[in-house]
Amino acid sequence: MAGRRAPGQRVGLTREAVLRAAVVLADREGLKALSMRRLGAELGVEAMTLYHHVPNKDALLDGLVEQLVTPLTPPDFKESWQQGLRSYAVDLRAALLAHPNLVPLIASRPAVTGQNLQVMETALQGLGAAGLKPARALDVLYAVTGFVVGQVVTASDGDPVDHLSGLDAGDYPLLAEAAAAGADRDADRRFTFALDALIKGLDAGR
Amino acid sequence: MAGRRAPGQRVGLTREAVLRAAVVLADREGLKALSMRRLGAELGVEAMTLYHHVPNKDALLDGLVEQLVTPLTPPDFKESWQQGLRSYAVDLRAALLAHPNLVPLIASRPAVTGQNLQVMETALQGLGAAGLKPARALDVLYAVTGFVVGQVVTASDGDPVDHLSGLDAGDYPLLAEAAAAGADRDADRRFTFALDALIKGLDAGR
DNA sequence: TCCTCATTCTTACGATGTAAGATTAAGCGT
DNA sequence: ACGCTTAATCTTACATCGTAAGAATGAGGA
Repeated sequence: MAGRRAPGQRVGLTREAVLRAAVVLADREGLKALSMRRLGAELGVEAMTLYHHVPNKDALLDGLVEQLVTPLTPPDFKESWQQGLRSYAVDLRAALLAHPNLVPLIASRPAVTGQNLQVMETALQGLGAAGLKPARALDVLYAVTGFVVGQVVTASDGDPVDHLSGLDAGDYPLLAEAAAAGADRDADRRFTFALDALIKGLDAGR
Repeated sequence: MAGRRAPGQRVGLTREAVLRAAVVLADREGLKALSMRRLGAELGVEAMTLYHHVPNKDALLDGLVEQLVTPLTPPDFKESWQQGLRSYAVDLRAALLAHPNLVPLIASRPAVTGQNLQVMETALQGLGAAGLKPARALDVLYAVTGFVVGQVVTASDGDPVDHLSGLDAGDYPLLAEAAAAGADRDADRRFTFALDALIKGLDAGR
């Protein structure tokens, strides 16, 4: 990763490059492995060099959640606002699941990037066109966003059913039975089930 | 916090006492302030002493999420399963919001305590009595749990509307308008709105 | 009384985030 | 071609972190 260079030779670092390398490192070895020195080494550079592209480690982590949501693209509300919301939710979930090790970060840092605001703006536009008042449209959008984050966060520390599969059927009979009966339901199916319910409910509540 | 004692005098520490002190410290000064030395000092004890009651810091953090959900009490499904689910969700949210600084922890650690399993078992019982098949009941329960976690996580890094209030109405007109129009909606109202929608949707999809 | 053993403290090590400042080379105006 | 400025990089240093290893202390049972 670190081709040796003559001392004083520059490496052409960028905030973007640093963030990308951080994502790769965190994807590969987890958040605990993401130290400034380690990241520097990955880029063939001393730790302190990174501070020219990122003010401190917290800002680096902020940048990671930025990277996490950057691939998001404004949802399409042409068909119906339900379909629009649904694809927004599915896309968001896919973006988060693409980097499971980064997911815990969104629990402590807001993701307000230009990218993200643009996505929200488009969604509001779609919801507005469908007749929802602005404040209500924002409520709906927050509901879905929080929902997706929650599903991903609670499901990505290993499928929760895994934690249940080993427990005593004597102590928790229904839990054990439900876990056994639902073993075929994978995370995707479970998510879709809940998402469809939420959207249906939002629909009914007009 | 640390009354001086003669050397060799014991302090009567317990895993419980350590965890409680950790919760207090994290509540007061945040997770970054929660170091083993700092926590020891808070208890009038050296850092290494804590390792007799907790195997390592990760286990301490696991214990914190345990403390977070410990006050939860099995929900009452007598009236209807919708009411039962609703009170489960409201209680869970309240438990999480009671210690906002600890909330990020649940994003990286599962909360499978006896307490929690008992709550889930009771909930499954209530849902089962209402006619839901076990696997479906578990889906419903996960849907609500994940939903609550998501709402709390995305809302507790400051009300998201706060992040929006400062942005340029020229760049994101709908976002700005919605934020302004919905300024009165507080977090509670927003949560209840989304929760009711979800439950209604789960009902319809039964 | 003596022994055992859980509790507590001491010391030590490697790793971390980052402040301060030295060093280098790239890009510019002349 | 030359020197100046300035951004990129490295060096050194420090306080703090988690925790391994083991010594010291006192309580309780034999």
